[in-house]
Amino acid sequence: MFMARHDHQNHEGESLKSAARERLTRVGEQWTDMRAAVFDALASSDKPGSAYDIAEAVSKTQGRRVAANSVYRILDLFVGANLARRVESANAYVANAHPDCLHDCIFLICDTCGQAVHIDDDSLSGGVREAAKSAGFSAPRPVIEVRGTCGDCDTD
Amino acid sequence: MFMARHDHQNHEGESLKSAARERLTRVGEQWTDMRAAVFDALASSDKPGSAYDIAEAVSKTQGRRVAANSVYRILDLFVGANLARRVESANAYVANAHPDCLHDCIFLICDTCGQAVHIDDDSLSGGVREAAKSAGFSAPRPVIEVRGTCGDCDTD
DNA sequence: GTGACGATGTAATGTTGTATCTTCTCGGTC
DNA sequence: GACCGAGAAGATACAACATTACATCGTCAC
Repeated sequence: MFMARHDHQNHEGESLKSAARERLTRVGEQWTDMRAAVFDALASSDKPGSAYDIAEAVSKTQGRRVAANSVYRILDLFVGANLARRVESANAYVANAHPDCLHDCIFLICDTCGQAVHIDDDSLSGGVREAAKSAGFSAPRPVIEVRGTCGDCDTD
Repeated sequence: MFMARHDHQNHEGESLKSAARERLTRVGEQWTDMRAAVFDALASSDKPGSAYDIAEAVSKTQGRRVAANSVYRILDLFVGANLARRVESANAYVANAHPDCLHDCIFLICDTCGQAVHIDDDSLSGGVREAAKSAGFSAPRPVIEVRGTCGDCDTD
């Protein structure tokens, strides 16, 4: 398996939420109701959600209209704080299940059901970094995403 | 170095254009004026161009208004025929310098100047495919893109 | 109190991508 | 030459994604 190769705090549910809150406050940002709601929406699905999806979900739980604008602000903040990741090839976001450790990650996105699996493999991403360095690129942010069909959809 | 590890026809200028024309006709599509113009626009820069950029460029060279719509159709066709690649993280497209050989590729995109460098490394992309396979994903289309700073911009 | 600041709301706008229907063009056929 | 069918391109509208500018509100230091 290509799963995590070092110790992860791999949170879920309330544990993930409180880890997120701690991390955000540790980097000097506030954990507001709004941010909690956005995080909940994000974490409640393993499908990447667009900012507008999130806005709609939050609107529902909050019982009032929440603008995409606000959601974008919060998502950007989350990405900066490593609480969430942007899936470039889907224009969408997912919660990061272990906000406490920083490394490159690889997304597998099912084109059929939309599910996203997130794996970490520093040897692979390290190879990509190396290749970039050889070409004269520095301080790279690797974006490694694989579009395909997941096991569940494949057997159908 | 991490560059190409097998024989490439690495075209440029007119040579690339004619290779593109040949390839497109070989897969049973027509090489029209419009498509040629789009290809020119695409190939005339090493910066990824958005469909709207291309539309504007083509509008200029053709002396008439060309709709983004038409450009999208042609770009999709090009991507399908391996004449062009889509850069997911930039919502943009680049010409493929060697349309005749099919493999995964890795883009390095400079966040400062916008330049995109395209390298091929089947061992890296193969590793990514392997990782995907281990997670139960099949028939993957890897998207490997690195956002960073290129050598030129870095020394400034 | 009030002034500064951060978070959020509101509204408008810009950018990217699709859908649908019509028109054009070209090649084959009678 | 007139007709017909198919694929290419145009026109229009709209959906989805993203950013900007400015207003409001609450909280905390002073």
